[in-house]
This record gives sequence, C-alpha cells and structure tokens, in this order.
Amino acid sequence: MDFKQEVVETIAKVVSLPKEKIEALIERPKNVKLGDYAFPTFALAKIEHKNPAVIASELTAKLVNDNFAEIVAVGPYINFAIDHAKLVSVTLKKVLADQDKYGDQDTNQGNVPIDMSSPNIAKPMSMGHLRSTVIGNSIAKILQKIGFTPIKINYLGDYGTQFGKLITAYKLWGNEEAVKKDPITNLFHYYVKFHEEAEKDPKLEDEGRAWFKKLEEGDAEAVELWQWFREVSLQEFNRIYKELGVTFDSYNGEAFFNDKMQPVVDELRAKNLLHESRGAQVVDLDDDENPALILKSDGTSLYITRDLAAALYRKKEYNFAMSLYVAGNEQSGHFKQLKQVLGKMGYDWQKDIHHIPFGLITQNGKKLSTRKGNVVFLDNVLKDAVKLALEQIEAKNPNLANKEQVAHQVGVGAVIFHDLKNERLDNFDFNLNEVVRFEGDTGPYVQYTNARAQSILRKANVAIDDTKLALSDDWAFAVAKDIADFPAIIQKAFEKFEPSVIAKYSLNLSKKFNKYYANVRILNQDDELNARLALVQATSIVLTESLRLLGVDAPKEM
RNA sequence: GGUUCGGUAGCUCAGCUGGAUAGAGCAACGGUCUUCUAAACCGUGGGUCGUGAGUUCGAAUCUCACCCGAAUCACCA
Repeated sequence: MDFKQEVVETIAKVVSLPKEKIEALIERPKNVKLGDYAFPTFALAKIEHKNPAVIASELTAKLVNDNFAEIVAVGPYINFAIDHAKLVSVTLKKVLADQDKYGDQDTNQGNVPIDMSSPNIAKPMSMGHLRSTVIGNSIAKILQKIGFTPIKINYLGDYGTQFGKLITAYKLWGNEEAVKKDPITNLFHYYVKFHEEAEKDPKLEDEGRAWFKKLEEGDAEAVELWQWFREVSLQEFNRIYKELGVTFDSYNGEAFFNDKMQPVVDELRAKNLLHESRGAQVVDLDDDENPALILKSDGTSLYITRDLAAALYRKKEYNFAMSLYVAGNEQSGHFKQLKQVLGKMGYDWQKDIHHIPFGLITQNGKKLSTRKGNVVFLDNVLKDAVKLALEQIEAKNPNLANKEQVAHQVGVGAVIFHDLKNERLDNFDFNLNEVVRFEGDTGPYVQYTNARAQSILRKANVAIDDTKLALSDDWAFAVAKDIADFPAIIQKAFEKFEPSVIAKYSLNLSKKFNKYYANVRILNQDDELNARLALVQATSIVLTESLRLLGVDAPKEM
C-alpha cells in the first residue's frame, strides 16, 4: 500500500486541485510527533482568500480514511498519522516476500556503458582513481537494480607522450629486475625523476617526444617496452580491483582507439566542420567558447579526438540508452566540448551522454600531483585500513572465525563507504584517520548493525511466519518507515547518479535499528516475537542490499 | 577577467523542486555492559545557515549584487 497516494486520494475528494499538484504539496513533517504526512493549506488560502488555519480545520472535518490512525489539523497543516501496526506489517510482508529483490525494477531499459576508473599505465592508483572506480561501480549496480544493463569500461591511459618520457627515463635510469619485482613503484619513480631532471635539462623533453614518435611508428624496442609496461601495470591494477571487489566488462583503453581516430577526422572534414586555426585543426563551437582542438599543429591527435572515436564506437557497439563518464570535475569542459562536437556531426544521441563529475581530493589542502610524486597510494590506504580492522577484531571479537576475511571486508568497506557517503562533487582533504574510521557515520557502523541483526536471527533460529507482522511501538515504526522508503531512495540515487543517497539512507536506517535494539528486547518469548524477528530480518535484507549497491560487503559476523 | 562548483556547529558534512523549534557524525564533557555483539545507546554544551538587498503569508532553500575558496579557460589527459 502506498500511504502517500492514500493521502492524495483522500484530499482530492474534498479539494479542487489536480492530484499531481496535491502530491507535490504533500510533505513529511520534520517532527515525527506531528504525523507522517502533512498537507499545507497555504496554496488553498491564496485561492480562496481565507485563513489557512481555518481551511485546515474545515477540511479535516470532512476527511475520512481508515488507513490512517489520525487526521488532524495543526495550524495551517493537515497532518496524517499512519496506523503504525498497519505500515509495519504491510512493509515487512513485502520485504520478506521479495528478499534481496526488494526495490528492483525488472524493466529492460537498455545498455549503459560506464567509463570509469581509467588509471594510467605505469602510475600508481591514487585516491582519485578510487573515486572514479567506486562511484562508477556503485552507479553500475544501481542501474542494474533499476533495470539497465551496465557495461563497465576501464578506459586505460595506455597511450600518449608520457610513454615516450617513460621510455626515455627507463633507458637512462631503469633496471629490469627492479621493475619485475615491483613494477609500478619503480616505473613511477623513473617518471617522477624524469620530470625533476627535465626541469634542469629541457632536452629530455625532446628525447621523450622522440621516443613517443618511435612508438607511434612501430619501432620494435619502443613497442616492446610499452607492451611490457602495460602488462605489468595491468597485473598490479587487477590485484587492487580484486581487493575492491570491482570487475570490468572492457579494458579498451586509449591505445585501442589509435586506428579509429582517422575515420573521425575524415568524417569531420567531410561534414565541413574542420578548419585550420593557428596551425591546428579545430571545430568551432557555439557562442564565444574556445573551439574544440581536433589535431595539433604537428598533426597529432588529442584527448578529444580519441574520445570522439570512443563515443562513436560505443554507440555502434552497444547501442546505448545512456553513456556515462565518471571523471573528475576538472574535465567538465572536455565533456561539454565532446557533446557539442557530436551534436554538430548530427548525432542527437549526444544528449544521452552524461559526465558524472566528482570533487577533488587534496592533501593538507593541496592538490595531489602525480608528476611531482605527491600522491596518496591507494594500495597503502587499503593495507592500513585492513590492518586497523584486524586490530579492532582482535580487541572486540577475538573469537571470530574468519578474522582475516572479515578484516578485509571491514577495512576496505570503510574506505569505499567513506568515499561514497558524501555528495560526489564535494572536495575532500585526505586524512587516513578519517578514512579508516570505524565509529559513527561509517561503513563499519552499517556493517556492525547488520551483524547484530544477523546474530539475533541466528540465536532465534526459527522460520518467520509472514502473517503475524504487526508491531505498534514507535521504535519499530521508525525502522519500518525507513524500510518502506527504500525503493524511492534507489530511484533518487539513480536520477541524481548519486551513491551518497544510498549511503546516507543506510546510516539512517542503521541508527533507527540501533535505537530499536537498545530499547526493545527482541528475543523475548511473547506474541510479538515473530513480528520483531521479521523486522530484524527485513532490516538486514535492506542494509545488506544497500551496502551491496555501494560495493561494500556485509559480513554476517564481525 | 570569463565559465563552473562550493561557503550551514571547533572539524567533516546533511537539509536546498520555498514551509511548522536548522540536523547528524567527529572532537569535549557526563551516563549505560549479570540480559539479543558497548564498532552500540542515552544526555550536556556548541549556530549572524559567507555578506547585503529583493521576491513571498513564509527564505538555509528562489533572484540579484558583493566577499571568500576551488577547478577550468586551444595544441596534457
């Protein structure tokens, strides 16, 4: 039963406003004591030129609906109080029936490629890549629940002038054994050193460019080194993805599109969109914006050239309903240009392309710069988090069976949750203690809440009867009300491409449940035991599912 | 300077399709483990919602101006 619709229907009988208008006006009172839904009468007061409080009390006298325990006028508001026992039993019955399918929409809505993670070969994954990875991963799961088919694409940074620089650096200071032993660390070290040395000796830059040219021309040594760097880097990345529990459907990176850019340039030229400006080939865009640079003055391609090829390829390959790019906010200009150029090419599906930006991670207020070696290594953060989680387990639950596994779930879960709990666009300053916190508004708090629920279900060890589900106390009601909101929460998270909506929801539900747990003795042998266990079960189902949508595991014990 | 995003408690943030006393977490202080996992719960203190105008019965929320911070503004990605 949809209680909000009940409110709409009830009011529609006595008010001459369209139902959509009524629905839009209905709100949730901030104070639970005032009821569960409220209809403010200010809009009517304006039309009827009457005192809103008078309207409220007059209307209330005419309203009848047995599904509500109370309909009362309080000042200018008509407050509806749901019959607690009814909401609890209706909600629990639904969740127990649907289990982890609760909130699913099983419509087939089409393919959605998601461009995400996209680390650069030979560079360590940083906290910035973590954002793109976990946000993309969560959005993929949310889309799936809504009924889309997500296609996770790791658009690897596996090509470009930086490889010329890296080859130069490797040939100057590289050591094959060292790279084999710890590829990323050493390759990255050469890369940083290159930039340090290049400041003093600009000739290095020329040498880097020369090696990249060789690579493009298929020089055997250059290609061999490039392939080697790519391979060892990917192995390292996959190890981290495994820890994060993230998989991909495609690893088609930049290099994959090398032979697909020329056709794009030809097409632009054929459509008379390309012209020369300051020696480069550009596409003019509307207004007074800068043009999109398609080819540099030396004739080589740029990021957008490749991205155009990738966008066309993805449309052809997946015939997508939407195409998403999870990339930093600083790239918003690029995606704006990408969409405009596609539009000029006559592709109206450019409107289905969405850049999903996220905020910057800084350290001590400063931007992290890969080139200066000022990065936070994701690998180390995960290791530290797992180590701390293990210490917590040793201190709080030393008899736990599979400590290592749970420590991993909790530690990594803390890091992922921390990244997803705030709005995507918020910048945040990296602080290890903040990221791997286990108390308060954190992933482990939600995991712990779920573990408590599971513990009770284990102890009860009975099958739940889905016919005796009524509970009327305020704590149970608060929990059930949140559970009833879950489908709407998923919808909101989808519409905004915003995992934080689900993260915040899971925290709220956890808080309500912990209050319930603290105030109500669940395993008490009385008539309502079955209903209480159903509430515990339903909470666990929704918490587990919420965490799953965020890409976080929900251990049954911790 | 243009564009975009942001400015809410000491810190990190919710709330922003206008509504009833502005909410959490952390930090501080004080309570609660003979009973379902204390990674929890309860309580206390803490606010010119950047500033100033405007629209409105009503503004943290909408509009404008200004102040502060960040990103970005053609041959990087």
